[in-house]
Amino acid sequence: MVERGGSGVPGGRRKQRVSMADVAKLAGVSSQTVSRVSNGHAGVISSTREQVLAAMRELGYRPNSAARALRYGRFNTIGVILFSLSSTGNSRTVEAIATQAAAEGYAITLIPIDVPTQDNVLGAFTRMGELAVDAVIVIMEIHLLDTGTVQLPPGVHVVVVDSDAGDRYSVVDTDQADGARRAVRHLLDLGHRTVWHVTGPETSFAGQRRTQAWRAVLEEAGCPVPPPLHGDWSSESGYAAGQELARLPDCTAVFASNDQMALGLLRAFHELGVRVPEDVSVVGFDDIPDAAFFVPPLTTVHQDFAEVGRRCVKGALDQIRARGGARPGTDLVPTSLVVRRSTAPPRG
Amino acid sequence: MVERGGSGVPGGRRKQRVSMADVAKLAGVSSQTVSRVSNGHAGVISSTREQVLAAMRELGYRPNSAARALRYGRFNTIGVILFSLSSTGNSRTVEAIATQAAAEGYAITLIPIDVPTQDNVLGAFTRMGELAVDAVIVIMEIHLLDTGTVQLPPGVHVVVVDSDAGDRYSVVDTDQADGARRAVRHLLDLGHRTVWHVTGPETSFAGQRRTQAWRAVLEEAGCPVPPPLHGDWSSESGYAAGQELARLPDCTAVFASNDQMALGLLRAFHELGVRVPEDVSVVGFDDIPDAAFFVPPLTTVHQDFAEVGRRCVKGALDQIRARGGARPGTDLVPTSLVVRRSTAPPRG
DNA sequence: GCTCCGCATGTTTACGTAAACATCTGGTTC
DNA sequence: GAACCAGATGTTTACGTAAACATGCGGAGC
Repeated sequence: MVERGGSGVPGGRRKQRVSMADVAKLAGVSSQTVSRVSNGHAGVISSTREQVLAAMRELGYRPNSAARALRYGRFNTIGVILFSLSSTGNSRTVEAIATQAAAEGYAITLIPIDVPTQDNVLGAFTRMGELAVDAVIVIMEIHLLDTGTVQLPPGVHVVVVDSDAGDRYSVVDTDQADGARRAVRHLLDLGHRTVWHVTGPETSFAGQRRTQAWRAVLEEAGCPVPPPLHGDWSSESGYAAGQELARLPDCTAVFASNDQMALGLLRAFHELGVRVPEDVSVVGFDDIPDAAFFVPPLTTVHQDFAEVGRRCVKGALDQIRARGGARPGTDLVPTSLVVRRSTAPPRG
Repeated sequence: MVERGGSGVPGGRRKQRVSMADVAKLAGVSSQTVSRVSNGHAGVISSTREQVLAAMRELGYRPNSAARALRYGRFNTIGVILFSLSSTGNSRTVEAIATQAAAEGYAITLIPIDVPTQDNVLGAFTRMGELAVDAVIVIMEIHLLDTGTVQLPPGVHVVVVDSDAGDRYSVVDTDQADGARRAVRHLLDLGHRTVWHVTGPETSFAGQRRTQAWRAVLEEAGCPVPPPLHGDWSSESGYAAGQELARLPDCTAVFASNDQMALGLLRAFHELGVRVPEDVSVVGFDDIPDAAFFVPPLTTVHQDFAEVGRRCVKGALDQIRARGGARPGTDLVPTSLVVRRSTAPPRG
């Protein structure tokens, strides 16, 4: 373990990290040759290449990505700004984004915003501008972008998920209205006279869209539009809504704006002796993996989060490659209805 | 829109990005002064500062983080390697990591591995070495690190979650054994003669630990140890296990290795007319948000994912700051038992 | 045998930032 | 009033990489 002077190889603390120059010295070549080997360029004779590779191994050389990024002007990284990973939708979208990005040779940097105050959002956007990121995907449950009060820094490539800002940014989203229409129509087709509704939080763009579509379908069909019950995505709020709905004898069908609230509904109905689907039919939204194992298995609207993630990355890469500014426009991913056992024709 | 020669400000495509030199030129100062302003250093007279700030605004200057990282030798970024975000535990841990890291001025880079083959894992680790990352947190459900077949590159600061590699790496984890003990003891304390068990996948370190602890508690208490039923974390596998268990008249208590499998159990029992908790008590593990809204609300072991995330970041930052190698050791986060309505004393 | 060509390798330079050092100004002290 | 000092600003340099250009060597063609 004794180390004697000279240019001694690591072990000691001569240097924090091995650079090309170190490898070059050990291999007895120039650092440019090391660069060529490192990048797999042609034009290096095999004996030299072997020597360099051996030196790399011995020193444990790994390229410095900061220097590379500085050189190339690109980081091969996409930033993802979001409020929360705890919702199923967000985490699955992020996962799909990460997977797709990895396939394209890009990494993902997460920029979480714990409390969505305007200051925090602005702060995150500012920091983001300084981050090692070639483009940004914004997953915004809350429509701050839409109002124009929050602006993304110019010159940053941006794709927005779940927002109304299609006129100014490139937007990718599940086709919320389409999904809600499928849910409501399914219930009407079964013969229900109308469909009650548990909303998502008012701040949610997706929730608003679903509620709008619910109302539109009922109006189109000439059905009465019952007052919506307000939820906040949580099972708990669904449970509360269920306790109210259980008291209404003419409520035979409910469309919950997500599966978790539907779960709350199911529990409230179960506790109060309201049978699903015999007395009341329930439809959710999202198709979370557990939905098939609720009691009873939940009929719900399937969202293709993976596809949303893929299109986000594609949009971001298109912008990076085209080097153009953001090309506004909205890219909607279709949904499908998964019919399970929580829906049936009304009695009588 | 006509642009005439000279150093014309953006709009055209003279330059991809604004640098300090551009700002310096416009403000009529040296780039070093711009640097001082940018970093909030003292020793810049306020009139000069104003001039520089104005120039920054006009040009939309944003510091180049690659250059900064190259200069400082740090990226202010922590990498997170994981297999999947879809499990509640992982996504909540990641969220906690991201939040804590943000509070410390660090960003998070996700490195997903879709299929956990050894090649892919090795590839990810190799790529990681080249990534713009100061430390890495590995969230490994599968114990590849433990076997020694997969090695992390030396010289990288690493914190491992959910693994047995405490002798070689710095490990942070929920105290799985402690949680499982609480669950089983709770059931025994209620008067059950023994406790059946639905395991997680064999590849999961956490699952193994829970199963070991389950067996140990039964043996300590002198209870018979029924054969465990094998699950894979999914509601579906829990459902299958439930169908078997429902046929066993002497099964009065079940400990499922996670909440989703417990959900499957509940559904199977419900369908087959086995009442919970009157006929059979069920305990889960994780305390996912929905657990309180299962039918009946699930007694389960609460994991403090947020604390795990915090300790991971702390461990990573300690290593970065100390510049020492990985300091092996295991940091266990305690659990707590949340008693709800799925458990009760046995009948008779 | 000399020139020319092509290939392997070396040298120079720029990417954007910021520490370290250098300079310049105006005011203060004896 | 000369020397000095402090504070504001400018200049040089290095971080690690890789493109662009330069060199040098051996073989083919005449």
